[in-house]
Amino acid sequence: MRNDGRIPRPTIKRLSLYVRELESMLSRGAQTVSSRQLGDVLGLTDAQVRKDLAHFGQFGHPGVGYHIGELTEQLRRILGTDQQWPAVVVGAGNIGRAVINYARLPEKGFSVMAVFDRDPEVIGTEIGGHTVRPMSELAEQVRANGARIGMLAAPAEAAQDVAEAMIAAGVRGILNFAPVRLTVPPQVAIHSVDLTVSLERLAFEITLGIDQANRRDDRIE
Amino acid sequence: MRNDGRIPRPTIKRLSLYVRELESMLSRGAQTVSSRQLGDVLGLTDAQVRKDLAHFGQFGHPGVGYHIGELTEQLRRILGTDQQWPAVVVGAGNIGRAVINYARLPEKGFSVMAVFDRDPEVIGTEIGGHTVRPMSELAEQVRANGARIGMLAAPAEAAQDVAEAMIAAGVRGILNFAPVRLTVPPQVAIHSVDLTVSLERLAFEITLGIDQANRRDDRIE
DNA sequence: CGTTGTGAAATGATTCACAGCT
DNA sequence: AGCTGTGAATCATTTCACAACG
Repeated sequence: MRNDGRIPRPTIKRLSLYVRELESMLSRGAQTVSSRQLGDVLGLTDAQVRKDLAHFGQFGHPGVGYHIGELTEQLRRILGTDQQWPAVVVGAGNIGRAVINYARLPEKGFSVMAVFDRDPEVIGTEIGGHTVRPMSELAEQVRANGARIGMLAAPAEAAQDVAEAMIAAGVRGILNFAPVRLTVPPQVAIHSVDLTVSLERLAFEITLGIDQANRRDDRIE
Repeated sequence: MRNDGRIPRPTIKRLSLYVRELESMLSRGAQTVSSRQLGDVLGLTDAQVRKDLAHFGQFGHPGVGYHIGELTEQLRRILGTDQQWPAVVVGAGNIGRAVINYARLPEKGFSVMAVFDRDPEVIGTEIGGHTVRPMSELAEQVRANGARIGMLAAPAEAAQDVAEAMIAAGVRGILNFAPVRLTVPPQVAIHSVDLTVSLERLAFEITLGIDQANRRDDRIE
């Protein structure tokens, strides 16, 4: 990987979109793709696609384009999703259950190793093949499974405490579904999925008339 | 609203984060907040907070800061979430059920009016107070309820068809949970929530060591 | 005082445009 | 011919820095 320093944040955001699209092309039997073609379907310019990919190495073949299989493999290696990422889930409510049952996760490199909840009524029940455990077993399970990712599906009030427990247990990154801002040390990565934030942006863009709000690429994510 | 033309996209993205934080401050009894304080908790500079808000009017009081109640109200009006947004949900699987049962939605201005699924086994069952309807009733229900938003929780293979059905029925914006890129006309707003994309970004940032990947503001969303 | 609102400067990202490879 | 990789130019966003205000 020729990583000459700074990778622009927007490039990082697009990386998994490339992989998703390439996989879809691959499954449709395509062999090669040009930066132009890939850009067209993702709403990006060809130059942008080339710049993005060039941050990580020289994967293209002048006159030909990119070999899809090869590029996908490289990008997966760069993203780290060629390895398996064991994860724990805290919160066995609606969102937690949806996440646990999300079948596509393992094939993308993420595997739920254990599920936790605070509620004694829920502890001991089965969800998607996992017995829900009490929070007291979190640290032990994170260690035993080498989990680096925690998915936080607890209610907003508990979210900060859960985050701290996850971090203390050794989790390195948190996918946060609770609609609150978490305060975490800088070595811990955080991404939040907040349904109401997404809906509010959508509502605003509908109000705006979209025309100006829509630059093609962030309609995608 | 003094909307002198172009509102930068990053500003739009931050708008609902401001509202969320202001509401939390309000509920803790605070009266006023300075751009500095608000920026600190959100990981933004004070100048950025002021620039963002200044796009929409002059809400601040020099020497004092912003009156939280007043500012929240203004921002909600700007986002359009002072009104109610009727919505329909297509797909009564794990994600659909989680969305439908998400209690906080109505208080944020979004109300699920009807739920649809393709599967005859599921049609007719009750979820969160809604009887699941067949897709054939989509257009009629969208019209009857004045739904402008559609939440798309169908499987990937069906997503493009569902999106087209929603749009034909009159939906103006789609919140897409399916892990595919949707092709829609430019008047339709789209936001996607893709679990695997979020996890891949998280994995990449953990691999990177975060240090460089983390600029404070997008840890939040 | 402390804090806003805002031009001007600095930084960051995208697009242009083309040399060079196949 | 077709396409990549990349410096240079453009465009967008953020930060600086300060006058004006309560």
